[in-house]
Amino acid sequence: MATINDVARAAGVSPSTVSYVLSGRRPISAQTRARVQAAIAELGFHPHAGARALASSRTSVLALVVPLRVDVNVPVIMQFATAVVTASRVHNHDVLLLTKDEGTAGLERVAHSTMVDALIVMDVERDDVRIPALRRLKQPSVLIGLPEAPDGIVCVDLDFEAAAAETLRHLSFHGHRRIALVGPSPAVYKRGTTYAERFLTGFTETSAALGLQTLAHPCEPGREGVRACLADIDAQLPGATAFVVHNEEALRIVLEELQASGRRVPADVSVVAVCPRDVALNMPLPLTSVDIPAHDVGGLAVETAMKLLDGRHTEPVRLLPPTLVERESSARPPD
Amino acid sequence: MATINDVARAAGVSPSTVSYVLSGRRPISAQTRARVQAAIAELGFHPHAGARALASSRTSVLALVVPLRVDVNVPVIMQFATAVVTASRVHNHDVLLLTKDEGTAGLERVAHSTMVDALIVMDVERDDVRIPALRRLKQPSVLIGLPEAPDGIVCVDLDFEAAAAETLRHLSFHGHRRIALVGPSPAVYKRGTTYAERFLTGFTETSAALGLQTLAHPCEPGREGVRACLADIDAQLPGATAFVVHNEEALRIVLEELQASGRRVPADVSVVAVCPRDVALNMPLPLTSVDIPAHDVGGLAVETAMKLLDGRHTEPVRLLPPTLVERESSARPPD
DNA sequence: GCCCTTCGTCGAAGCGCTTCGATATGTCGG
DNA sequence: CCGACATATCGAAGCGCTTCGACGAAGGGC
Repeated sequence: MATINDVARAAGVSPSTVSYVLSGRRPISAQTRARVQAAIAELGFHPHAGARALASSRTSVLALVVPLRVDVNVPVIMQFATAVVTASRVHNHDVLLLTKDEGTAGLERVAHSTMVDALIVMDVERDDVRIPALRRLKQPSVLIGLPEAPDGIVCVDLDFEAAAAETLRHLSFHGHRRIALVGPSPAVYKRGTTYAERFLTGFTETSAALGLQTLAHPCEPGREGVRACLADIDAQLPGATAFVVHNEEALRIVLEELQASGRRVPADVSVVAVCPRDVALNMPLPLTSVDIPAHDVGGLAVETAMKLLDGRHTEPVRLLPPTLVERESSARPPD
Repeated sequence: MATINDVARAAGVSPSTVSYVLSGRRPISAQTRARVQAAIAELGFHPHAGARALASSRTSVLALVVPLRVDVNVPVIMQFATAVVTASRVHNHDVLLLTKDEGTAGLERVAHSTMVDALIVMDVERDDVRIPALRRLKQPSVLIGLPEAPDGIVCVDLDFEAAAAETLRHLSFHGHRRIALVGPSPAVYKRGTTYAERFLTGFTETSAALGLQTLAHPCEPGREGVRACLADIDAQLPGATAFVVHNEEALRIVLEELQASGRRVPADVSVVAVCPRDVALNMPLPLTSVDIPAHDVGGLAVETAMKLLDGRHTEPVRLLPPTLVERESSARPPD
């Protein structure tokens, strides 16, 4: 492998000049730069990452912590991950993949051994034990999600409260007054992933503000769970004309069960989903939905990490505004 | 951050002794080792990864290249990825996540800049352009999949040919003679991911060997695709008593469509799926299935990479034997 | 009792890069 | 024509670790 010295020799300059050509931190004349670049290309020189990290104390690597749980939402997680990798590459960074099951120890390991410049942490819970640990690290971190007390750790996420509001406004605008929410499974609420609560808060508050009659109900996974949930809704909010589904796993089954009970979508009931765009499009009927923009959130997380790394100002919490796209599953309620 | 010198001073030894305690490459007396370890713990010393990589030319990092395509099989990919991370940690390695869309350039970048010790590449195609590039790298690599000409690059995968054989043997044993294969979408065959072909080969050969009447048919995604596929099968192999489904995406719809056409599973027709265990279990009916052991394959890939790294012998191609688990979707054909 | 090992430890030389002065060469105003 | 100043480049120190050779101290065979 060629070293910076080989390049310097080949170009007839000193190693430091090569370094400055590479980093652009000092002015280099056009001719010199050209010679150096020619030598780099000819020798196929790639700077040694370790040496660079040692000398500069920057690694050009970001840590990404993903949940290991296989139970739910895997495609969304994958979307986040690929978005983070893609965005990192744009900034000339690579991504070190960690799993949540290593917990605090994993974060400390990669941070203390200076393997990464910053950390991006997914699936943060309300009182996530990793938060105090992150705060102690010398590297900055960005959370995807919104814990109770981020206290100085920057968070990015979709604005789920606004998403709920947007959904209800859409349905209300079309004339719906009785609206049910098929929420995530109780396990999600219990785990303390706050997006569920935030959506619920937005749902409840906007419902009150708009004077709607609504019911929110969590939904266990599987067909049985969905049946039970819908039965409860039918009992407690009979004649609901719209269903908001914030539960990807249940989505397809909800549609099937509505159909099975003789309700046509959207003629008899409207359905609005909260899910990634492609999920909404791959249903039997293209669903009106609020997108979960994993790609944008992942990109924003990286962007934010980069800002922190070069000391630029960043808002402590950044919630992306939701986008509701009207498709074929929502319409006016029947008269 | 404490350095090895700080530890050495605290323990009253030389830095090299600390290093040897850490690496175990030279004998160290029990007392000295204890003192050093105490100092390490007290100072919270973590060796600087860059410095270590520079001095030892080993990084303790593996590259993992995942496909970026969101179209299909995302959960399986995620399973591979987490398996690779988990297995890597067991061997004290970390994982650098690359996406396939960076292509050959990405591999060369991380390899030439000495960011990784070895590479694990998923989603390899029949004539994958990355293979010649990998061969040129000084780091070893392991492919998950089986290209046409691995030529010296080690491959690991499930033995899909054997999986097909196993499936047909199971059905044949229970008395089925007319068996249809609902295969992956034509796009998968076209892309040249060879697992589809390998399964098909096994299916065809075993069918001949057992004297079965079979039909293999690819299946386009979506309900329409499945309907078309089943219609073709009904036309070309009427009275099939068993369906082998090697298409995760189509699986649920196949079951629904069979039911819609009045065929009960398993009373009227048997269904055997080729898919991850959890998918088979999460269907309306627990399916008899051949597991796609993403976890094992990922683990084996890492294991193999480790072998290559310390120069141990490795078979050039390692195909895991399939496991068929009989559940509730297969039975004897109706009389 | 001497030589040869083996064991446990040290010292120093690098690994390949970045970065901080310092130096050399112009450039310009007065 | 000189000092002040910007511009382009160099040299050397050092980032924190590993590893090789060396060396004193024990232990063993003869």
